[in-house]
Amino acid sequence: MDLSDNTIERICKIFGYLHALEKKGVDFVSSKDLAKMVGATEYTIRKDISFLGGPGYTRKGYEVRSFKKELGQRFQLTEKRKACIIGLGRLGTALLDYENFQEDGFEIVAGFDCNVNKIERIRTSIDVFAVSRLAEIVDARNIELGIIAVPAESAQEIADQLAAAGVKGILNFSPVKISVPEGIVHVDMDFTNALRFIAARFVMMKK
Amino acid sequence: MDLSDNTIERICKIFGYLHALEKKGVDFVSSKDLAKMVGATEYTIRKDISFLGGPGYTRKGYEVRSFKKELGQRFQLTEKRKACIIGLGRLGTALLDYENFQEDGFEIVAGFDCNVNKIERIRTSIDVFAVSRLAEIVDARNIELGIIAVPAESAQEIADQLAAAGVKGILNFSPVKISVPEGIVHVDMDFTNALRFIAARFVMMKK
DNA sequence: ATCTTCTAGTGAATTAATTCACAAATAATA
DNA sequence: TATTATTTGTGAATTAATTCACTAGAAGAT
Repeated sequence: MDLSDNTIERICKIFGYLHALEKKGVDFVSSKDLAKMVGATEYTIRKDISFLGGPGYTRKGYEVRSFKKELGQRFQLTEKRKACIIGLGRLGTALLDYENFQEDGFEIVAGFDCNVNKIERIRTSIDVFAVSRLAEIVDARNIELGIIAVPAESAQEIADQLAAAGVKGILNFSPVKISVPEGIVHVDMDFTNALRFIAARFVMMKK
Repeated sequence: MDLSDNTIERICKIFGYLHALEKKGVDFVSSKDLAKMVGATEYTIRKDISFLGGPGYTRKGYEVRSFKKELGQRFQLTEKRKACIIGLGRLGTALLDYENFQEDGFEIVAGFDCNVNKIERIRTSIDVFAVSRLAEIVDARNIELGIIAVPAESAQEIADQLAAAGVKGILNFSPVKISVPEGIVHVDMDFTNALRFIAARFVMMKK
């Protein structure tokens, strides 16, 4: 069965909520509650879950712990995945220490920047390197994910280097769309575009 | 005519590309080119544009300058929109100085944090205030957009305050989904979830 | 013990989104 | 000038996604 991107995204969100609910000590959650948290209808949530053959209990909902465990196994979200950040400007260094990555399933194991002087000044517990060593370190440390935080003009070049180095996924924070070879998953997170979307959306609402 | 969120999002991306193309001095762009840049098919792009009644030229495509201008007017993306950032930790301060916001249509006119000592230490050209002054400043400066960069536990509270203060849109960088009153547009940007999506997506691909 | 209420699961219906197919127009070419 | 190639615009067809409508089962209430 082939899940759509929308379904995968919702399931990832669900996983996040299950994680939070587990910490709060909640035992069961209904499709209605999940729907509210994910921003979808209960029908859609149940359909999504049905693709996975998830076990729900009549009049109780889904058991938080076992459901989370199952999702984790299915999508391999339990084992920590290693990531690196390229570009150690304001945003890049903020991401280096972004606790939420560590908190759930991801580990930043290296940072890169092309400015060698900058590398020596950065104060962080994470190892930082010159970009020239990207391929070497990605290989040595089994890094699966690359997070791009360089300026627009070098984003594509870094994406190419990451692809060549063998990462499986790229999260791109630069404000240009990057293209990657088939087989590598990537997501563009364009802040400015998000603001534009919000602005356009509320202009549309008035009409 | 009611545009779907997908259409609005693609159009916002198109606007961004038109902006870049204009700066490069390109005169015309085809639906095929736009499709590649946006990550959609040329059919979808033309359909999107057809909702706007955009004027395309046979065998040339769309005229970059006039098309951008029209989109800008339609969605009011030309006038600078004022935004503020709440939460001046690593991410928040990085966003304060994120040039790309200023670069195209958005202006960060205030920062807020609840830690008053921190406020005094921050070095930036943008005015920073205690969160207690949020409503006052939003009103005084005509701020339309709020960017949430506080930790998960206070995100909803800040969202409520922003809504009460009268912002029209919220961009939420905290890793929880916030809920806002009807009539306010909001987008959640959850970094961890983006990484999860990438991870889940490439697990799915193998099958 | 029985009834009511709630919730999952799912095939069918509906709605939405995308893609196709092709006419019309026009630049480029021969 | 005639021909060819390219590109928009759009109704129709297709495909995808969501919602509905209903069954079954179990918890809780009476």
